[in-house]
Amino acid sequence: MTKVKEAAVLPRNEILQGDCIEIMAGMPEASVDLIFADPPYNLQLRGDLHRPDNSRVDAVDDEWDRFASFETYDAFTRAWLKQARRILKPNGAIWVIGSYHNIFRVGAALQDEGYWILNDVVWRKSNPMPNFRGKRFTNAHETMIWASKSEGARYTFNYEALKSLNDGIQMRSDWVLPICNGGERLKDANGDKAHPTQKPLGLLHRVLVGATNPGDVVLDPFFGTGTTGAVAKMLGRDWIGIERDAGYIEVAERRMKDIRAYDRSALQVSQSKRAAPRVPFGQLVERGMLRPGETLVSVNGKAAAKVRADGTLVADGVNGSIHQVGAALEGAPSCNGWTYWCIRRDGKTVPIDVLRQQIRSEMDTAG
Amino acid sequence: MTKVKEAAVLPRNEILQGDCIEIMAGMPEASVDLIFADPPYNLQLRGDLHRPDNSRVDAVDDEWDRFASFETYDAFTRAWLKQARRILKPNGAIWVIGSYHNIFRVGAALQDEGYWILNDVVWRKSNPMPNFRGKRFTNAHETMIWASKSEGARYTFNYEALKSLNDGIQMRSDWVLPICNGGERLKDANGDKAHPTQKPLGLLHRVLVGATNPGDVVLDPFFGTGTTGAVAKMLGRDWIGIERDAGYIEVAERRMKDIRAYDRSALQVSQSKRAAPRVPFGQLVERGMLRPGETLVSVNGKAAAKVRADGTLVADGVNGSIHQVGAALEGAPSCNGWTYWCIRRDGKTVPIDVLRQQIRSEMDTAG
DNA sequence: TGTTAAGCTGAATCTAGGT
DNA sequence: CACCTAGATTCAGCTTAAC
Repeated sequence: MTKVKEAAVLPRNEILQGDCIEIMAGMPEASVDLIFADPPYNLQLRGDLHRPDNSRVDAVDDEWDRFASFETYDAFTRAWLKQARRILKPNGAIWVIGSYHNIFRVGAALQDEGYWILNDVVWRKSNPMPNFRGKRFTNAHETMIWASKSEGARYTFNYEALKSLNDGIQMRSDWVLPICNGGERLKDANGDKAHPTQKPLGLLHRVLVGATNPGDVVLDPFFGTGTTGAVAKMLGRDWIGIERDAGYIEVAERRMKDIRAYDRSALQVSQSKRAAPRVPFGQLVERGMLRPGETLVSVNGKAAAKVRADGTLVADGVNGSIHQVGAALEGAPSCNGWTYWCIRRDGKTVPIDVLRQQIRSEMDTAG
Repeated sequence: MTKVKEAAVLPRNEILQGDCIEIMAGMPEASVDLIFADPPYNLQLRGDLHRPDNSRVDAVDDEWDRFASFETYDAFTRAWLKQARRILKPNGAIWVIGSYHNIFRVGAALQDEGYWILNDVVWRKSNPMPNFRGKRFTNAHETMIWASKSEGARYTFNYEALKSLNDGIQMRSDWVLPICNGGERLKDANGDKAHPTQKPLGLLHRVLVGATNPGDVVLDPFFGTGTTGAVAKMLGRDWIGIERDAGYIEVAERRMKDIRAYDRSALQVSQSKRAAPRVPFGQLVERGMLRPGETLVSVNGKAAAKVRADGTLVADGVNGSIHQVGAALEGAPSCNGWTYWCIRRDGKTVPIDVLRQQIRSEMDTAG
């Protein structure tokens, strides 16, 4: 057991090397405004995974992500959450990010340790890695838990700032952001990624704008290559990083030196304007706008097809998407099924595109 | 403790009134294909909530949603999950839906009871209720956990059907669907909503199309007003509902009577190649579709191999199956020889897979 | 220099069936 | 159970090469 300094002065704007449980134990209690934590996920990966083109997936197989059992992982989780809670100010809060491998254990531990969950926030990745074997759903999101130190605490929530970030509409619990790649992704001397799980700046930007004020102290107990520190510094917050790995610290130190507060251009992240959202034909079936077994008629009245439960059509032995079946029946190279296929409604024949428009207008009002 | 009948016959297509833990305890083990559960969320709401216009929000404040503590809720959760797991077939699976109030406890319990989590799936609501006080994020999603009975189980996943539902792109772990309202929302005699947390049909449609096959047995231990049963019946699955509340059962019974199954042909979903009958490469030689001594060319044009009478290939001193030789020549860990090796036909280079297709279509027409 | 095509990669608990 | 082999399987975005 390492001897721990008692009630030392809180360090600021530096990276501390070592185990986060021990280092937090040496910090004064009730001194930190926000903790953002990206702990090991305990992925429990087995063998290799290859893409259909036979290239190998560069998996997270680092030593720091390996735990002997759920019990071991739980003990670790509860230990660092306990110290984190001790050093939080009474009105402080915590964010923890994870995947289904670990997030349920983290969430239960948060509740058991006395934190009060305010929201779970879903990071919906716009460009996740697909499921190569077709055995599960694309793992397209990660989950963040936002919790105050205790029930009734007066946590920071910059409602208006977040609303502005979201084009004037109240920010929701699901955030669409791309994964960290391109120029933002830190590389080592060999040109390989410096850290296997670097988080995007945009994610931290939204967290810190929403949950802290300038001058607040932000602590990241699993600092890695320092995304939390980078955004905190840009936004004029004080930051503290704790990290075990000397290699990551070296990259992070270099990174932090180059960060300037309020560097506008660095804050520009993925403000892509929304194109008309894609609506799969299958949604019309799922939502009951079309029944499986129902018949669609072609716009020229010459062809008919039957809807199946999986959102495909069947006609004259042809089965496939609305576009494929339309093209096949017309002997055409392609066909826009949305305008080709029609239903009877109010005595009129209307293209199924009107149903798609209905869904799109619902999505618009939802933000 | 209620006396429980042992290894009774599994009831089908009916609603059983009572406590789901006791009733499941009376069911034969390994008899159910899929469980969909929407357990109490343990919302812990304090006091009334009012909208900005001072109208009162009709919150979930029913007795069944109240638990004294996390310990009580955990005990309840583990008890019903244990029974649920017992009655699941070895290759069965479970879906549980919840919010941040309870889903972390449910997820940890699932893992502790021996279930194997396959995905967490986020239901992203297109029209959620806003956060009226502006103190948190709009609670715009709920989380579902999909888990098999145990690690390594061969669970059902209709990959191609779900891909069809999503316009030909692999289905992701985030699903955008509207909440249940309008004509779909069941009303009681007073015109009020019959159940506070009725789930949309579209959600269950996607779950059941993806995770069951026609004829499977689907159990919902918290049946409520029967959305799971309704979709199961429409999709030609058998269903079992368990519900404590007589009022909900009455609504559900009435609802189930009016449900009609879609016709058979509409229930056919796109099959994956995995389900197609296996055709040994040797059959192509036996049937004279390929001659011993004939040369095959690789799809990239870089390699060639000669067919032998026993259905193996030879190239550059390598001899073996179409897959083994392909993998060896490419230096790859594996190779699908059916799509890798090609023949010349009508002046074009086509993969030998088309020959396999010919055999398979003959098998189809032969019955 | 501009445009197009090909290549690479990302927190992944990623097979099925026979002997 | 272990072991072996057939053979099924990917989306978006950025980078680099080719034209």
